[in-house]
Amino acid sequence: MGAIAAQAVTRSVEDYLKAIYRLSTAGQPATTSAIAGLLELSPPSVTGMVKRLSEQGLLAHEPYRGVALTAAGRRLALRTVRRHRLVESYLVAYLGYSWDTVHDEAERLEHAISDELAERMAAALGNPGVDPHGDPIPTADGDIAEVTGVPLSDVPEGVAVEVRRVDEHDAERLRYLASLGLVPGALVTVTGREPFGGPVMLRTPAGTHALGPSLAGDILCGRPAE
Amino acid sequence: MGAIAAQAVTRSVEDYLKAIYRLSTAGQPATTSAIAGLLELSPPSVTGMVKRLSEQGLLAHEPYRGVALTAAGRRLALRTVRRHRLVESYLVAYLGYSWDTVHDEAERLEHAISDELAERMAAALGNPGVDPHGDPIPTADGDIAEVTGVPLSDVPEGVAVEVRRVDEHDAERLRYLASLGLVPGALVTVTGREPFGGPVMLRTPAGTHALGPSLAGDILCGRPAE
DNA sequence: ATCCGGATTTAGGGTATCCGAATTTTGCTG
DNA sequence: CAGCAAAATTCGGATACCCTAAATCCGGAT
Ligand SMILES: [Mn+2]
Ligand SMILES: [Mn+2]
Ligand SMILES: [Mn+2]
Ligand SMILES: [Mn+2]
Repeated sequence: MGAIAAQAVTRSVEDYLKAIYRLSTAGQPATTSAIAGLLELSPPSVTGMVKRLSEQGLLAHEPYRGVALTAAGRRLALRTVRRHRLVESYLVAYLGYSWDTVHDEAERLEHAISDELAERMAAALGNPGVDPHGDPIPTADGDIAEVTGVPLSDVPEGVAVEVRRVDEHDAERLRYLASLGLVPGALVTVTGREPFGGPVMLRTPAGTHALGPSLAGDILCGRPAE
Repeated sequence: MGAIAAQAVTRSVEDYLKAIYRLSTAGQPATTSAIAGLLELSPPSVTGMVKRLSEQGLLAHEPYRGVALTAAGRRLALRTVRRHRLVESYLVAYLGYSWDTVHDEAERLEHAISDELAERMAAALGNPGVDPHGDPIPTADGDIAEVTGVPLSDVPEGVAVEVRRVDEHDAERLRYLASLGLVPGALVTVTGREPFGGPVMLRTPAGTHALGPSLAGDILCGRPAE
């Protein structure tokens, strides 16, 4: 109550809310500089927008400390996340996109599609639970599944695990990972590790490979389904 | 040459160019107030934008007279028109939209899709020549077919003609026309006319109907294909 | 307790887009 | 050709975002 006008939620606003959601979900504090880093904006721009969004009741801002989404902010963030992941899924399923090229397209379309279109795409896809990168798709009601698992960098040797989610947006890295067979659903076994920041040795359906530790940290694995 | 920065063509700019293209194509002068009317903006806003677009070389502006697209402006306008009509066609063909509901969605998506996505949609559709309303879809090179034909309001009595294009965006009117069977490709015969602004009497596959003269003017007809 | 460096915010500006009110121009019209 | 009304433009102002430079704050280290 109180809040009269839902007014225009602009593209900028949606991207800010999504970035803050992402940071919070990753367990990181949503600081001014973290948000600025994600959105590639200057810190003063973020301070200004944060102030506006707080006044609109979408954020709780503790000056000099950081921000958190309010319930209303979280709802809007999840709406945008849902659209983003549905668009990615649709483009891969029906329009010949691959997982390394969908992100930029979705980054724009997430702000342009109507609820109607989002739900039609979801229906065409059979209401998928995850997107091409293994990220869970929030429901239209704003529920979202937890992502659980262990980073490939921490998976014990000799255990066959399944790739659950690849937390990476860079197209080149995604193509590289796909070339190693490291895509959601694939089975992987860590066969060894080199010390001092060395690579993870692993076996996938695509063969045996050595993977740098930072990329390995972006790959979340879990027990193979059934 | 000369023009260095193509810079960001914003949504507003694309909509202005499209409106001016529409007026010019319809043979109407692209005056300040006509543009303002189409875009639902105030005349001073249009004057300001027209000035900016002229400086960018997209329009030729004769103060107090009107504007015309330059070659560059026309190219951008046709690009947006292509996207609009491809989006409409795609949504109808693949996502269960009907011709009365696609316009608003396309009005936003036309600004958000990449060239890549536009061409993938075109390919999925088999590179269609017209959209669901019978409007010709410009090619990626910026060629566009002429629309020829006679308004249903001027079709002589007793001649079977084919509906070519329905120049109408209002959802209710489009649903009404569809209910009378007046959609692109349908065969129609004018069976009579009432004078003094009275209706056109006509026969379609959906039966016999009386149609108001203003709607009849929005329906372009031609000789049935072979 | 004080200092310092990094993070954050404030100050001051800039662009794009829109508006209403006031003014100017134009194309009649008598 | 003076007078007028409609159309177009100019003027002044607002909002949303974004930036750089200059304070200011904060938490840890002396
Ligand atoms: Mn985005
Ligand atoms: Mn994704
Ligand atoms: Mn538009
Ligand atoms: Mn159309």
